[in-house]
Amino acid sequence: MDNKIIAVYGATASGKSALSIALAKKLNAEIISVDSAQVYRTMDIGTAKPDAETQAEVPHHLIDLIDPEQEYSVAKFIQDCKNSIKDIHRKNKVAILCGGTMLYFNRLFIGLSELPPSNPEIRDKLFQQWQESPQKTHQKLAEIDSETAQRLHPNDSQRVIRALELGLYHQPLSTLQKVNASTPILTPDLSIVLNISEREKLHQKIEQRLQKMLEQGFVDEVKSLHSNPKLHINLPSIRAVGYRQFWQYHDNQVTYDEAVEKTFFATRQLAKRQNTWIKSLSTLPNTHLFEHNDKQLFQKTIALFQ
RNA sequence: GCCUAGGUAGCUCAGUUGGUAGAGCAGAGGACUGAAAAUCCUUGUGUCGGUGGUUCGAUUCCGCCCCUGGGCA
Repeated sequence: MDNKIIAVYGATASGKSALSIALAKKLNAEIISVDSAQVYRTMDIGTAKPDAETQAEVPHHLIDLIDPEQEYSVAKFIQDCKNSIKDIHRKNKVAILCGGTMLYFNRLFIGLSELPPSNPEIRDKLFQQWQESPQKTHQKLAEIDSETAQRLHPNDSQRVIRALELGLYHQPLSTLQKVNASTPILTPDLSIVLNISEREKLHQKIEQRLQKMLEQGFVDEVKSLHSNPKLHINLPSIRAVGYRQFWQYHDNQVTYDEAVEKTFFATRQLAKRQNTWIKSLSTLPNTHLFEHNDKQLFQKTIALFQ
């Protein structure tokens, strides 16, 4: 039973956590959260973090790593994830990767080129330039890295800026990617993909989930973040689904009803983007796609694993 | 009952000095290498409330009717 890895992923509200916890109990496993928002302390309700009781029953990794004013990245995730897996395997336990941040899964399965980290100051400076003229900024990138410029749209601020940062201060992204070709970080023994193929059902589940978060006091959770002077709307943490919309509510920019509606929209759009990833990821080996409401999901998963 | 403002895409609205219409949002599809719950790309035919009239031609002008705000009685 040593050195085994199971991955469980799917769109938001598809029931990945429930399955993972059941599996962990059965297999004496520990869970690694593959989630870019659960890394933030004090952001509990809106990120659907497992509660204390659940965490006491099944150990969870990569939750509550940093404060909301700090920043995280795929590269940090890959490093943290490798450490957690080592840690779990040292205990002779199974590692279950569970979450909805598909870029993290993607880079775990496909690999991440060795690249210089991003510098926030440079990023801010380049962002200002981009705001003045996206076209000019993109043109500048084309001069030093035409290959990357070609595949990036001038409006895609984040990618244009990152590529420009690498091109200006290191080497062109396209060259770096060739020199440091990415190789898979890990290959799970089993990957379970949870799907809600009926769109209406997905939207219904998302609405129920949002309703539950509101009942649990999500608005107050955001309120207390809002009162923290270190935090602002441009931070990755505060831009997360729900937090951004209710931050605007506490700024009196939108009404409560508008915030609820916008959060609902944003969650649906997130699920749609996750589904786009899932389509390509689920072609990988040892990967099995299931409907979220498959009655024998648990038994089937156990059977596949053994 | 009278006055008044409206009834145009799923929603909020713009517009056509008469030649059958377009934005934002939503929806759908896609991209994705240190911000990813992020960032970005593609995608808009709808009895222009109904009905008669004027006109070569009406969603646009005129009459009547229906519906929804607001005001006066």
